[in-house]
Amino acid sequence: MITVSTSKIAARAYHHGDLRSALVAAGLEALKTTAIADMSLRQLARDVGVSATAVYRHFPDKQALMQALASEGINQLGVFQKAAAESSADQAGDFAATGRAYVRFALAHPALFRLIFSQSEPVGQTIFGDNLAAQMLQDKAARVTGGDPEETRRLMIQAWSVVHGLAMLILDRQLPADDALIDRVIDSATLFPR
Amino acid sequence: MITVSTSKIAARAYHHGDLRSALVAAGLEALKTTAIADMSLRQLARDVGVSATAVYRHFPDKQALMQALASEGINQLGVFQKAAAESSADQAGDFAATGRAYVRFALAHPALFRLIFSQSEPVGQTIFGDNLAAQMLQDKAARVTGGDPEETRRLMIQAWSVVHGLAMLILDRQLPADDALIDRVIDSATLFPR
DNA sequence: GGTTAATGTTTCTGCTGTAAACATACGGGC
DNA sequence: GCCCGTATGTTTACAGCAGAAACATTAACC
Repeated sequence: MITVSTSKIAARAYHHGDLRSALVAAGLEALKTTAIADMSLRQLARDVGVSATAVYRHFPDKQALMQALASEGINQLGVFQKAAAESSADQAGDFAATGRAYVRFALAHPALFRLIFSQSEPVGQTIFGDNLAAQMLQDKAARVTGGDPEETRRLMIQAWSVVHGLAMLILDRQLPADDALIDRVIDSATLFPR
Repeated sequence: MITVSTSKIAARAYHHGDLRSALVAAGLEALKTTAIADMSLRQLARDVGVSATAVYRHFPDKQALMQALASEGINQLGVFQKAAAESSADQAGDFAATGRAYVRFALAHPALFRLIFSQSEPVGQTIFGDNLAAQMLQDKAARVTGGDPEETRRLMIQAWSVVHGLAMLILDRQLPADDALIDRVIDSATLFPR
């Protein structure tokens, strides 16, 4: 059998081409159906068609790979929240809209959402850091409080706590995944005044 | 060498006596220094001085053992909250006190707290169920709203979400473990009116 | 006193993350 | 156009894990 191959195809046989990206893509895909605890480095390598230890050329360990997935997850969350805020009818209600988006994202991508918050070895940087989701929170809260920094910070933390707690309790099946319930809790005027 | 032994002592050598309780005790102890993901059935068996598979005489699988630990954790949480409410100065402020107790318990027993909420295969029963912590929430909320069931339910869920979100965000190092911060967020009159 | 059920132990399988040694292929300098 | 260093793979190996199966020991009851 003649298996001629251009150097490029031959390269693909041994050198993957862009293994790092492929692993991240495979990881995000796997997170759609797999809980964090069941995520396997070896399985991801199999999915991509590469040996298990090849992963270590691109990530120092499994944790680093998961961190990369979490980072991608934060981006997606921020983009989703921004879209929700921009398509909000009245400008006054877009703070609540970002909150609803937060919970909906969590429910739509449970494992990815959990991963974001189970990775944070770096203290208090992940969300309060330089990502879009954090900016959304900061901006909306500041507009509500009129800019008072102390009050803005309190509102940020309280609003974040409500949507995060609500999301986690629903994900952990302590509360039903009821859209009306979510809206009622988030829209309550005491927290998101307009 | 003469190793005389009463039948009772000899029994202890093979039959542990109360392995189930010992495993639960060892598990609670281990959770003080070990993350959930690092909890090992084999290690617990070693701690107790028994073979790994002996565990399966008392629990169908590892998950069942963890469930038993979680159940014990819920009890402890309820007791802790009740004590906090009872030692609250004014009766009006004891709703906030149970909220503070919730967060403090989470910070004091991180792994146990997480375990409580990572076990819930049974949908929505763990906290809304027949435990003390759930009763505390129900009772305090009802008193605040004057009994209106719809409004009580909304307040329960909102209050629970705030303290749960706050606890989780601090545990996940997204927020600093700052007592003043916790008090400020929980005492905010919009959520826990008096 | 002998049978039976409860509660242990040993042994085994297949999975995991990851370290070490080796193989292949790409890219730049002669 | 060859050659060699470096990036990126593979193979092999190891220790630890959950759990299944077969066997051992003890307690309890007739």
